[in-house]
Amino acid sequence: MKTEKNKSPYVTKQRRIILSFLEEQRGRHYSALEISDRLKERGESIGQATVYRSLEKLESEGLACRLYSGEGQPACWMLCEKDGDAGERHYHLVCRKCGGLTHIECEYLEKLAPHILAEHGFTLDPFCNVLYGLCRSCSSDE
Amino acid sequence: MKTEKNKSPYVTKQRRIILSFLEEQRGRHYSALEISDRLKERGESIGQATVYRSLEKLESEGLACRLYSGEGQPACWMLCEKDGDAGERHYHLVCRKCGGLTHIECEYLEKLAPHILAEHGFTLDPFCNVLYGLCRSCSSDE
DNA sequence: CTAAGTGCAAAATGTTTGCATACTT
DNA sequence: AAGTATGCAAACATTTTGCACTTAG
Repeated sequence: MKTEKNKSPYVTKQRRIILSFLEEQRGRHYSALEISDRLKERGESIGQATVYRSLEKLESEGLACRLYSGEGQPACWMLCEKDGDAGERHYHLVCRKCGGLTHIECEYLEKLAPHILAEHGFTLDPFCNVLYGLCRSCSSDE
Repeated sequence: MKTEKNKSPYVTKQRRIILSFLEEQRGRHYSALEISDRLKERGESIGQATVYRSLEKLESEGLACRLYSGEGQPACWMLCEKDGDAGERHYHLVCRKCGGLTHIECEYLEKLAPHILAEHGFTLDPFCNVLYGLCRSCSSDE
């Protein structure tokens, strides 16, 4: 259940570039377009389609994960931080108003995934969970 | 903080149609296109743009809420179930694989929103919160 | 009468796909 | 040599916008 379906991917230049970008930006999340722009800036342009395809591949290998930031906004990607279910998870709070994405870790939330699995039979994504609402500053100017 | 910005909306035929569709389907969620199709079937066609605009309006009035079902999939809409922050919330589990949307209520989750507000200064959407992962059946055939 | 809502068609956005070419193994 | 990955441009799906027209207050 660990490496069975990962038939060692081709190591292409584009894969290396994307992977090293994400590694360098560990802990941050970027949309496919942002990634492609950043790479272009540094003269390592990669075709749009390839960026999407590579990210998807990295996700299916369990190396990267995708954050659904809400309709309209593009999905964001980042490297997975820990492997398997063991490590701590982190959650993301997405502000419906400003679109801001905050990354939090706390012990209450640590128990969320085990609870959902035990009580509701649903396996939460190990790395990227998103909750929607309003961030502090947006909720004060409502 | 309750009715201040709701300047009693125009009651148009289209608004009435959409609202009564959602009322009739209380507890279920539909994408804008589904709503528009359903209405067309029963001879109450409404322009696409109007459906989107009305739903958005209902959301801003706090009558309907939008569920971000994940990239690719369209947003879904449903009538809010309770008013204000007082009532119980419910959460949605969205399966990354089959796209299924399960609706759960439980006491552990009841405490989630107060926790997030108190500890992280973030106000979760009162009605629609979505967690991503794999549902029971999809996680067993992984 | 005025402000707001409607419908259509056109644009915008993010993502995917087809296909010929190039690269990895 | 066989199997993948790439890049481009075209296709897609969902949502938004511009604008002339209608309707509610």
